[in-house]
Amino acid sequence: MDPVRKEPLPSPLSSGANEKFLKPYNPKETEPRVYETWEKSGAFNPDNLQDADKGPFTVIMPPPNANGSLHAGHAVFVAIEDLITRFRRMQGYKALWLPGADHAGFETQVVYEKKLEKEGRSRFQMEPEALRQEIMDFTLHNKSFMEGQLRALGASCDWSRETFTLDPEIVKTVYGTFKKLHEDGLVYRGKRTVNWCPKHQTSLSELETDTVEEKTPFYYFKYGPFTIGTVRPETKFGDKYVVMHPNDKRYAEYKHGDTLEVEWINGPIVATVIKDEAVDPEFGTGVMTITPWHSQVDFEIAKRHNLDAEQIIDWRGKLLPIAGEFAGMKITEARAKIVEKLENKGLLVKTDTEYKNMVKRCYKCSSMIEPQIKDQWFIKMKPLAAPAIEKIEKDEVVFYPEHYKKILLHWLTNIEDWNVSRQIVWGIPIPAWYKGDEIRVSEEQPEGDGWVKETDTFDTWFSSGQWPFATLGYPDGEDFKKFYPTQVMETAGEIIFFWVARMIMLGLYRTGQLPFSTVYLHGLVVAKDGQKMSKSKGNVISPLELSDKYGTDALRMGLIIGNTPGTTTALYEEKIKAYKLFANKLWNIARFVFENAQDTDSNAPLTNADTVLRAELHEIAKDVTKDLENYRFYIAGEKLYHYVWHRLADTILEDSKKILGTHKIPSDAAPEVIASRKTLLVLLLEESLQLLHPFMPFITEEIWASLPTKNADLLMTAKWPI
RNA sequence: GCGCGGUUAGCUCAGUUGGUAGAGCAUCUCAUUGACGUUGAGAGGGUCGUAGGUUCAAGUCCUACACCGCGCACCA
Repeated sequence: MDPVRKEPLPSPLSSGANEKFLKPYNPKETEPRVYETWEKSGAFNPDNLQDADKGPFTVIMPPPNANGSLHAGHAVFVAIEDLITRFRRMQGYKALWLPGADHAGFETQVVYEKKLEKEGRSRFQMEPEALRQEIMDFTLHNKSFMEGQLRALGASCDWSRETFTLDPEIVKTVYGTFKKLHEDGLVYRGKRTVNWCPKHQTSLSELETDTVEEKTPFYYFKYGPFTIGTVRPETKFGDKYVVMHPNDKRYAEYKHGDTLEVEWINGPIVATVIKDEAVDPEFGTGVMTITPWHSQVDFEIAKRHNLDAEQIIDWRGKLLPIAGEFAGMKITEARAKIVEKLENKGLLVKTDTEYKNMVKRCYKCSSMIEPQIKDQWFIKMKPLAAPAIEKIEKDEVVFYPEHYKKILLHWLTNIEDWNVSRQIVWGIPIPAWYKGDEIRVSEEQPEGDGWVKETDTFDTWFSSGQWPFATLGYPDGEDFKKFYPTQVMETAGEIIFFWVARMIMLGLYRTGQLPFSTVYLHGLVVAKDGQKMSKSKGNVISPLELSDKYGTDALRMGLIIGNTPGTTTALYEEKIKAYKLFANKLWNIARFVFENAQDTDSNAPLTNADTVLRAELHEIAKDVTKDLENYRFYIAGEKLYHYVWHRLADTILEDSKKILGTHKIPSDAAPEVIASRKTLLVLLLEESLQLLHPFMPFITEEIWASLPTKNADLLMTAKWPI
């Protein structure tokens, strides 16, 4: 009834160091204090782990984007990677968990543009250097904020090695890789069809576009003697090539290269017949006109036959003067008017309103992607993918869950060249210079006058893809020699192509070695109803709020248990609340043990019965160790939860009351039985704390500090029981 | 179209190599102020998506289908 206990119960603990156990566990008070103790101990840095005799164990943290608060996905990776790190550290490895922060080029620029928009400003009215500086300030501010949040989540990473993706050493490594790629002929600059976002004014990689099925009217127009089909009448102004399959008998009378005058949108034009196998005779009428500037397929056809390409739509998505009376109109607005005009001219044959096609949209703003021809820097991917495919096929890098191997191999096998140019200021500048037709790849301005510097920056994943070796100081750094290749890459399944694939390829290319031997991919964190968390749906759960409310240990336990690799996992308050009760349980187990066994003689021999109980936990410890080594965290956590609550507390502690006696029931056990039981209780608590530490680091460390006998000052660096 | 994952208790999910279904939360009953800002003992609740097959034995392996989610690729 009364939530506040007025007077503490009389207890042997009411004086002395363990008075804290009279009150419920208070994560808010405990966590910052414990974290500070850890950090001051220096044990986050593997160089200080003197007793570690098992060699290095390296985990490189996926650097969070320094453009906002940590979200649920970050909390998952902290829970898992910190668990791995703490487990390996206790096992005696020189455990290194290397933290970082990502400038997150396009992502951050988008976030910042939204901020500018709210302030009534626009990046297009700003000097690039000023904009860059503003975003830098913004990012660095967020970076330190984010570091505080990682600490709050208990991350035992080595802050002395923290790296930012724009650190000079990283940029140097990135330039080194680009230069090598260039020298090896794997980089080219060329006019290609790019995915242009008219809102963000930059090109995007294939991975940065979403392809969605949409119902778009499919129009049939008279084009001279032909009927052509199109979903994009607004691109058709310059269409002067009419293309059909060479074997299509219906059009056998028209020869490749024939010209004919046709009446078109803004008057008559001269059309040229092109025969190309890219045309599917079964589709539509089997005849189409092409717009090479605004379609990849059309561009390929144009290239094969050496045809002209003309820009129809400008970089902002408006029609150019070639559109005549429609010039300056947005394409969405122009489309209906053009169809109307063609209809009035009697050129509209029919409209299929049920037609569905795949439309590419910007993954950030959902704007319609406008294919445009642009000079961009590309990396040839086939030669980089081949060695990666070989290593993956040989299982030299293994995946949890396994099926990602197949998914990744499929993607690598069908890989396309990678456009690494971005028309944004926030990123690592591409080190290139131009003078007329001359191109130089170099950080410094080449000798002589008239060189113009490239203004594009790299796709952020080009630098992130080099993260494992760049952060370790490739090629000469001590850390690189000691900690590379790393052991585990743990990250979100979502970014397997964006990041994991590129780390494997670039790591192999630059260092000749796989950057890691194990990839563990966690799934998306969703709301309880399975919906993706999003601001617009209002169902976003902040991990830091949950941590604040229920304690970080409860949050972490809730993120580990029931979370199998690769599958989406639901995060909701009740779940975390349940693990807060578990923390409470553990706290009270400690209180019971301290009240009753504080005066334990650690040399007291165990009775047979107690030896069996000790062996039982040891068996569980073996089992849990095996689970952790095999990345079955979810099941290891559950086993420990079950043991501690339902075995240790419900059975062993309850039985101990009869042996030790309570204020109600006097003990009738022999003194050696009592002594044995006291020793046992401390031993079981001690081992439980060790096993639980990687899952619930704060509360276990806090209880450990009060253990009457223990094998190390800090639980964090105590020996793993197996 | 091709591929991947999922479908198990009211909800969220486990279920390692095939051996008579599990956890947490929720519900119900009883007990308890105790180590417990509560907890304990217990109960109810599932024909493991559907239909076949392999096997002495299938939630688990095979085939097909359905539904949900995702990825990849498309042609105007």
